[in-house]
Amino acid sequence: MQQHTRQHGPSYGDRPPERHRLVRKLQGIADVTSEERQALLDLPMTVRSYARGEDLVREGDVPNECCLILEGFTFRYKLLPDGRRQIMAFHTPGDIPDLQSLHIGVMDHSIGAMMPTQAAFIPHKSMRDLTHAYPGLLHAFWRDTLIDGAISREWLIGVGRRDAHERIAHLICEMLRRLKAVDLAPNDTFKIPATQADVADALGLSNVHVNRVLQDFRREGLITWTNYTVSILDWERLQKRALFDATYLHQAHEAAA
Amino acid sequence: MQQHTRQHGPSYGDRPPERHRLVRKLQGIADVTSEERQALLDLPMTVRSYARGEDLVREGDVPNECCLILEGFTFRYKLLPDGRRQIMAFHTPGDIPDLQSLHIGVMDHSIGAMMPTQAAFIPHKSMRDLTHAYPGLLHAFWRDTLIDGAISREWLIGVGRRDAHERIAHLICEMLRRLKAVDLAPNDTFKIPATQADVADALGLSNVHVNRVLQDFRREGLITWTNYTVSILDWERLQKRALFDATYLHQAHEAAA
DNA sequence: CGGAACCTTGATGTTACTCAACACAAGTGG
DNA sequence: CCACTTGTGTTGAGTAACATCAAGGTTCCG
Repeated sequence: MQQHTRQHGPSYGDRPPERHRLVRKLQGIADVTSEERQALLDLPMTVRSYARGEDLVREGDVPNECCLILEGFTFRYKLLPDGRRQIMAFHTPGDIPDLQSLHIGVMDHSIGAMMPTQAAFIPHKSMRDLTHAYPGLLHAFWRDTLIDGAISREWLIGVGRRDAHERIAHLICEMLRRLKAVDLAPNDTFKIPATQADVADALGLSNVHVNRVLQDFRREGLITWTNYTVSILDWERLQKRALFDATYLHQAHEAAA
Repeated sequence: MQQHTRQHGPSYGDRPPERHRLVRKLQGIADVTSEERQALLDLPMTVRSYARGEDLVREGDVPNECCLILEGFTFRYKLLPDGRRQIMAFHTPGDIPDLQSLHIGVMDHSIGAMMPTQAAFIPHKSMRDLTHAYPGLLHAFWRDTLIDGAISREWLIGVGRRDAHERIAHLICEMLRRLKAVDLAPNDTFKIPATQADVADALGLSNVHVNRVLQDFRREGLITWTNYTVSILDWERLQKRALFDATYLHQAHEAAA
């Protein structure tokens, strides 16, 4: 590795530029007028930082604000009483992982930081005012939660009916497409702060088996995956291996490789 | 029509009484005023019938209407290229399984009838007019899709991290609670038109294994399941076996046994 | 009566899990 | 600076929970 780890996150002024990611993301799934764009940028937000392993929101909470990911990565997860963990989604900058809390009071799962993460918390009231003033944004947000649901259904197919190789290949395909859509995957390479154990808990596998499958993929020249950095070496074969079809991502503009 | 909100005045005219299930269901998840109630009942609908195995909506379709289940059962499913099938949701009378098509053009999965089913098709335009006139209903519908998402996430945990016994017990618990909420499970007994192969495809198992687990449950005196009829004999132990916690269903009123 | 759809049972096979050990890097406190 | 710890990746051996394959049984229905 070269000069990668900027230990100390850059400190932004009182309006972090990452706020634009929300606009960028919504533009990816709906039309956003310049008025709406400005209203989004003017939302009152409280920025907080989290270390890896900390929870932004916890199962059982009844939040009165939504969190917008500015920098970092989070995952949606749930624990069984005996500690088994299922990760149900990864979220990237621009996402609002608990948007649903606007309508569903009590959280039925937790949201944790996968790496040092900055999140902007927006009061529910502000969100309601915003969507009241701009119904177009309300539909954009609804659409966003629907796509989130479509992704979790696709994960359901994976865990239910794909074998380990297909599952892992599929996850890599999905992350590439999603990160490309927010310009975070130049050269078919992206960072993903997931350990092999995280991947295992996302795909319903054991960490040991994830390790072995990744070695297969490396041997086959499909990908590299070291230091939390994934590079796709053979997109065509990887897609085939995954039985990947990006329709479910409902991306407005094509980000195909 | 001033007095129409009286519970016992069944003056639906020539409208099918099943239409009320939609009201019943929405009342279960949000407050519905009597005006909104009437507007729901006045929605233009085209009723169509389907035999078991027929699709109401198919992957790739771009629908311009939503389907409301009046009578019967449907499931949401998707096929892999080689025929493997994953069922992602069961839907009961009162559900609008493709409500999302209002915002997401192309269907990324199919909806099939599990038994002879009557569905009422409502033009998207009528739905948009309705939610425009009654924003409260818009939020009720959004909430409905969010709960649908919560259920599919719970299925994801099941398939990812529960073993076969837990999965099957959990499905039974969920169906009981959901059907009780629409008064379709008197005496902890309900009909579910799923074959063992259907259950297998919903839970990521083989039909043979489903059969064996069901036999275990029968031997243990937890349930009976014959002729598409399920009876819960020991709710307490079944819940324990399933690690069941109904929070994710977000039911407004408790329907606990 | 014959067939179709579904359920049941047994035998066999395999995917992926568990357990356990070790390697390696980075961070931490002495 | 080192010894120690902690987190992560890697490898091997043994095993369990499933799947698959195949056959027979039941029920229902035209």
